[in-house]
Amino acid sequence: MGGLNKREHLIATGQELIWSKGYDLCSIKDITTAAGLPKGSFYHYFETKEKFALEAMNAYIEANSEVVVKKPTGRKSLQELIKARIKGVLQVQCARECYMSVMAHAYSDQDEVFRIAIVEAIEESNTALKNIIATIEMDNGLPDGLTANEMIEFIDFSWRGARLKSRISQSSSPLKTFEKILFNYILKP
Amino acid sequence: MGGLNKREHLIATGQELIWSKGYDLCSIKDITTAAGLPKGSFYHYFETKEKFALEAMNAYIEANSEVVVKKPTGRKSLQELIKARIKGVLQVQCARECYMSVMAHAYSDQDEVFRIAIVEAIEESNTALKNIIATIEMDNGLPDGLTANEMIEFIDFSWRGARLKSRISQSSSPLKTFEKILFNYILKP
DNA sequence: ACAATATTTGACCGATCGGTCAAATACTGT
DNA sequence: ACAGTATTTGACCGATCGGTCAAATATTGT
Repeated sequence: MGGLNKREHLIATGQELIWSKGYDLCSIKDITTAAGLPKGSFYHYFETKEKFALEAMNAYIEANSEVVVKKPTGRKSLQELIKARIKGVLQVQCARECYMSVMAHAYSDQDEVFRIAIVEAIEESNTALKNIIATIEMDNGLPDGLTANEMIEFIDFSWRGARLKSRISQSSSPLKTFEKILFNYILKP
Repeated sequence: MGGLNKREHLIATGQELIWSKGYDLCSIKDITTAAGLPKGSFYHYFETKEKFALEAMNAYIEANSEVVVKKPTGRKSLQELIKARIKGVLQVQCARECYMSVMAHAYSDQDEVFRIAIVEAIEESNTALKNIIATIEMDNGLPDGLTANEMIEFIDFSWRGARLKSRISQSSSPLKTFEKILFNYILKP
């Protein structure tokens, strides 16, 4: 196993571990042990835990970016996106939140590098959503007086909140309610 | 200063500290130092950090329960409630999330006592909101086909998500968008 | 006054944290 | 074969964590 492979392996392992346990509760030892490597190796490939976590976050976004292959109506596309998201959460028994929410809670104060990296990652992770909303806007499918940016912002934070509530209550109910309200009461039919 | 005062003082100090720094990044030493007491005192009044945190959370809810004094239309009441919430967040420069969101992120796995305590605290913290939604429902102010429970659930997780986004992006924009969409596009006018 | 009880305190405990580093090992060019 | 470089490794570092505890002090009942 070459050096690059070990690096990537650490990223993949750490990504998963930080996502499931949280940044603070996930130690370097946790990551290297899970990766089957000695602790010392970690610091050969990465300078600090923080830099590692930010790199892992960006790698996560790249690997999990939502793609919309087909081109039905924008509205239909959004419905598929949300359905796919809910399905993904159900597959892990609602036991996780958005990756960026996890990272956001690791940020406590001061560290602007960390904070801005998360904000930019959130933007990046909304790429597919942005494209879909743009087509809905062109179809005049947005509610009157509501901008595309507001719609995107709303779906973003509302979905994150739904996942948080879903995790702590161990229930998919918030996700379903989110879907129902978005498509039946906010977006034009 | 008698024993009860010290206990209450530790609760008040720890409450504030856990809220601002997060459960994991807030140590017993942090709390006792901020309270002007030696570390040993903490364990005279509380068994464990976890039990302390749950007690502090419940004390927080009691102290910060929203009251709706006047009795205008239910809708007006809700608008006042949300406006007051937003005002509160602006007063701390969007630097904090909901107390229960902070606690929810301290829960990582397994510990059902911790988890259930948080879920119950969320329910408890929604008391004022529940009462208001009930009056709106009586006024036929809820959207057709949407139950009061769904409305409450939605406002709960959506507001939490808005605060999370507001904190990490250091902007009140999500709060405003939440307010706009709730009152202009979901609730009947 | 004296004993019994409750409270106060900081040194101390083992565990764990992020991070360092020198020595060992593997790889490369010549 | 040999030198030089890159990689690998786990013992080790100081700091900090939640929690313990015995001794000191304050309070109370009689």
